[in-house]
Amino acid sequence: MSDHTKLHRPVLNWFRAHARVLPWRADDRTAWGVLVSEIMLQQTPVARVEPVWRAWMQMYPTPKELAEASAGDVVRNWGKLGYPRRALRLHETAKALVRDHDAQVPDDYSTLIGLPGIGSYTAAAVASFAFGQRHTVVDTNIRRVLARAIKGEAVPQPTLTAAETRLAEKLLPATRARAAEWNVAVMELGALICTARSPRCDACPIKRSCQWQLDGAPAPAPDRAGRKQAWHGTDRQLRGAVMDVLRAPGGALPIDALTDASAGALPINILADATAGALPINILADATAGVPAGSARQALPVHSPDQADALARLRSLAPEQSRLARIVDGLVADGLARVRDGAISLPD
DNA sequence: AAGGCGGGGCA
DNA sequence: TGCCCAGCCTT
Repeated sequence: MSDHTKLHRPVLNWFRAHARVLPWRADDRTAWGVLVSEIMLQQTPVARVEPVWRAWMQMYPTPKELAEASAGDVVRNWGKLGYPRRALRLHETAKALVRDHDAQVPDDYSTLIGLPGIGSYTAAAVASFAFGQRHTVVDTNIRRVLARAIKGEAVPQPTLTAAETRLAEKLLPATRARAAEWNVAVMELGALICTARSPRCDACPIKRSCQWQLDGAPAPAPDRAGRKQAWHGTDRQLRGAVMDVLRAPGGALPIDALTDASAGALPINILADATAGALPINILADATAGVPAGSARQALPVHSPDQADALARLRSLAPEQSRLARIVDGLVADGLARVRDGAISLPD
């Protein structure tokens, strides 16, 4: 077995010379700031996270401020970072911290991983980056670096395997401080040098010992498991478009927007379909509670021209009312939207 | 183990 | 256009 500890010094020296300056790595960083950054960075590039993170640190400098915010404001302030359920889970985590942890970010992995939206990666990352502990951190960058440098594979396995975690554990330096710096250093190497496409191997501090290089940098096997879900025309695209409408100032979606206006359809049509089992019924039950059938339209809010444009865009994405209704029902089930007074809006 | 979940930038 | 990005959660 080769001595992998030889990788430590060149990678750490490279990191000290070339690391990006990022606010959540500053000496005056807080554990809360690190936690917020880790949630935002899940499947999201640094460049898009940084401005939103700065705004959040102004609005929510500690868990207390976020815990006291409304879910609707939290989702709105998440902006277009994507995966807005992350915002709701972070909100829930902030409330849990205030309620159960003296409004502090816990420093132990087992407590962290019990919080909403915090999985094995994020728990280890917070323990390592915020508290300097020795934990095995395995993210997409580290997986790729180890796949190439140690295993000689151009691309890591599609899903994280137990063997990969064991390998990362074996490579972790023995001391706390060194382990924590190693984690962020390997991640940075993967982000700046050992990138997924067009890696900059000539600038790599471990090129000489990289197994992938020694093997002649073979291309990945053409197999490339399971084809990815397309974007255009998908439910995800429509969900995002609905959320974009709801995030707008005063954004709301009248229930009858889910019907085809040109056909003069009324909400009652949705109800009829819903009772026939053709549609999700959650939003419909809420929407009609306290709104007698036949009088629903008077309670509907007036839409602005912007809203009209947004609604037209939604209809162009989903001409079928049943599909839009199903999407909205999913948003409500996830807590990202509420139905009140005959309209769909962000939660309270 | 697999699939759903956003959005934008880049080759 | 397809791939990628400091993953998590549910089934």
